[in-house]
Amino acid sequence: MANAKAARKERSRERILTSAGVLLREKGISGASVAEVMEGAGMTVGGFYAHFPSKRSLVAETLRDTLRRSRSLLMASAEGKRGADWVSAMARSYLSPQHRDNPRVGCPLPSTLGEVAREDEEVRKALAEEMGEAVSEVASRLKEEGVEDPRGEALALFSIMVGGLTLARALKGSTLSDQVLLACRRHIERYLAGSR
Amino acid sequence: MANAKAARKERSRERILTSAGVLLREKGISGASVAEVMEGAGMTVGGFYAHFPSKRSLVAETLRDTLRRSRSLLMASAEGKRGADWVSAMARSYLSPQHRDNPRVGCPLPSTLGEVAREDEEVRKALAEEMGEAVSEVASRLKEEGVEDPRGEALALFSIMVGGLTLARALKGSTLSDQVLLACRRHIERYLAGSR
DNA sequence: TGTACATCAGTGAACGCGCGTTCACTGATGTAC
DNA sequence: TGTACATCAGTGAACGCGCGTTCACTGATGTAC
Repeated sequence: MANAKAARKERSRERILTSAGVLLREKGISGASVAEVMEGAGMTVGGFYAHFPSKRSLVAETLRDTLRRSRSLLMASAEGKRGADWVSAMARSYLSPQHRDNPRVGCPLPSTLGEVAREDEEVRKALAEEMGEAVSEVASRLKEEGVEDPRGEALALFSIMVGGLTLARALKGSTLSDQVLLACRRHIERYLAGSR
Repeated sequence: MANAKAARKERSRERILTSAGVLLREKGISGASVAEVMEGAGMTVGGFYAHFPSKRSLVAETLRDTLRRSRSLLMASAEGKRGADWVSAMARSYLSPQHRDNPRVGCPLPSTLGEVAREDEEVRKALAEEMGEAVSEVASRLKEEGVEDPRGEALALFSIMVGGLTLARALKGSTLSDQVLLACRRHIERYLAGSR
């Protein structure tokens, strides 16, 4: 088969992306080195450049990949619900202590967003596009509730979610950490109750 | 005078903190190197360790210093106002395009919060303490409005502000950037209107 | 089917570079008599 | 008041280290006849 070699390569590429996804969320962009990513994928450094032209390119693709995956996990957590109930379940899941305590399987933004602002267009474009998708998803549920400017409110909700989780992680060890998560969940709950 | 030497040293220390404050907000924790900080203070690398035992210690102190300074600038922007008006003016100032476009003179959190979560106790303690102060400041204004759980709501407001500004910076170049700022300002406005 | 050659994913050592930190030193300031 | 000595902020070169990237090579897979 002419495909065996290509399929093998494709599997290697996926192992690299998976490893990068974990390290990016655990250590941020500057903390996830190419060598460690490759080690996590069961390979040595040099092989990296058969798959990606540069670290920057890996970061862009990994950001895209982890955003998509964590988005669909988040959607799954609100499955079966509609309108405000859906939004509420989704936000509760995002702002949970489990999400705070397990960065490696969650949303990549709390770990990387500050650094993304300093990255070049390739990386920032990946964020903007995936963010657009997520906003549409939430806005459509807010529209069901007859919210005015659903896209705007979706953006505000993402800001609370990302800001709250990032703060909660940075405040781990302080009593403020749990309080931030709870406060953000309640704030969203009250907002949704008011829009019904 | 026995003080001349000590006063000179104190002035050097302040130049280091000022330089570190700019670089930390511009390039994040890992991007602000000791050598560049010292260059910005008009000195050479080696002299650093007469003022701070380690970079980690500089980061903790700089975070504390910039949080205090940007907090008092933020308070100044709402001077003369009371209750919800004060909170509204403060949030509008934080979520302004000017603040988004001038990281070096603003709040250090959008640039560093993701990294702070990975720093040791010294740094995280500085954040927790200064955060506690800021929360009290905002909570007292919300209390004037008869808001229930003013500290919780203050934490939620900070989450929106930090999350929104960090997103807006990472999305610079996309139409979403301005939209995030506007959406967060409106969300807070509506929230405050509802609490009156 | 078997053999000779081509391809290319992945290895592992090396590249130049910037990092945080150390250290022998200098020279202005301060102290003791 | 003047002189000899002590202090110590700041210099600048060097340390070991990890970074992203390059490159000559290897060996399994695929192609041609």
